[in-house]
Amino acid sequence: MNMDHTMFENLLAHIKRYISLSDEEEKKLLPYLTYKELKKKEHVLKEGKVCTANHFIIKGCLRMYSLTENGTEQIVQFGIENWWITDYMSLDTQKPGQFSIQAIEPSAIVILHKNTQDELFRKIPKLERYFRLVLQRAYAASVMRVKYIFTESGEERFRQFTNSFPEFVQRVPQYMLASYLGFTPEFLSKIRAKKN
Amino acid sequence: MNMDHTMFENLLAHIKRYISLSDEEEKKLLPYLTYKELKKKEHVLKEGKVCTANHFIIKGCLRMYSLTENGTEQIVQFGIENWWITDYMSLDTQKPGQFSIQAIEPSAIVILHKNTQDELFRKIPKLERYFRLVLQRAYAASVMRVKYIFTESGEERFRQFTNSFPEFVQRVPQYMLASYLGFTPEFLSKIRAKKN
DNA sequence: TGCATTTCTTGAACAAGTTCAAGTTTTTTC
DNA sequence: GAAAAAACTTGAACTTGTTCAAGAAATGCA
Repeated sequence: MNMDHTMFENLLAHIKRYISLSDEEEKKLLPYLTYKELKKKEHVLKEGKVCTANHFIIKGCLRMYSLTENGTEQIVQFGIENWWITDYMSLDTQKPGQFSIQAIEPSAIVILHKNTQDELFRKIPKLERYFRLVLQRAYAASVMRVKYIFTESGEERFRQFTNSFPEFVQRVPQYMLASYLGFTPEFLSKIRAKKN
Repeated sequence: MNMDHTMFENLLAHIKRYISLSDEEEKKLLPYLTYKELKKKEHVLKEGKVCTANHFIIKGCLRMYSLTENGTEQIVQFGIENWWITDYMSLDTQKPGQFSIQAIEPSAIVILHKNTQDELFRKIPKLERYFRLVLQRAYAASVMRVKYIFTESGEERFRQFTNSFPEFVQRVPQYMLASYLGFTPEFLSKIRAKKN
């Protein structure tokens, strides 16, 4: 059993920012994790399927999106390195979901399968705490997001997003950024043309 | 020590929907809970203050809102019986927050203070799991909400909300409902006038 | 019960953002 | 390296929702 676990280092480091993890616990955890590399555009989850796992991004960038009635794609979430991305509605209900999760660039993820998650959490109860804290932050950010959507113009939100997450603006196609911010690519072009 | 704990029954029942709780654990939990009745319009939290607790609604209806630059109120969340309502951004960062939490009608809540929460969770680790599951659902619903905000018209969102939560529509002033749905009371009046 | 306050409604003028269409630029593919 | 595909830009016409203002209706309070 000579296994290289360097691919899990980022996840372990992330976990240790929230909880302490002994060597023993680390050893127990690793067999529950699966490493997977993704090609650009490869789907981790397709709309209409049941989401069966949590995904931690080791490298690259993913998006969670759904198809709208008029045939466009609505992106609700991006994920980059050291972030989790999961359709929690489908994961929770174990019903077919409304979202797809796709790699925007060549990526690598660590997968934690739902069907073994409870067993793992019984062995390492502290992970319940880790995920509680992660979800608490995600939820808090999501509520802030709703506030900004309602109270600030598209342009203001674009400017703020650019200031807060400059790495995204380089890395993600503009039309995807527009989708994530809730407006059309044409409008984003107009906003950007105003920059002078 | 002859204390009546019937005011906590709803919370205990809610917890037991997610985790099992022994009599022993119940006894350990109760001293960490505070019951509080609220007058209509009474604030639990004011914008600019640090949120120091989680709030479980036993009776009544609360709203979480912030003041906008132009002096209006933006409601991001309602809470009714058996729901938690908390400014998780401020609770997490322990910094002054952007939200106020206020009772819309005479209400009653159970308070779980942050400064004793970790001690409680060490005594009853299962509560980490309870809160993880609660937050997971809240976050999943919030992501769905963002999707609907972006992909459906204000009118569509109003009609869906009315169908999903008819009790709210009776109970909450129309202008608050409009705020929560992200449009003006004038527009809501126009939508409703179309109902024939 | 009467007055004050709050909530709801209405209509016209306005604006942020969309739709449609097409041209330009960049990236990808072979 | 050329062609195809994808992404970006632009402008005009359009639409969903806002602002402003004021009146009507409902609720709260003494």
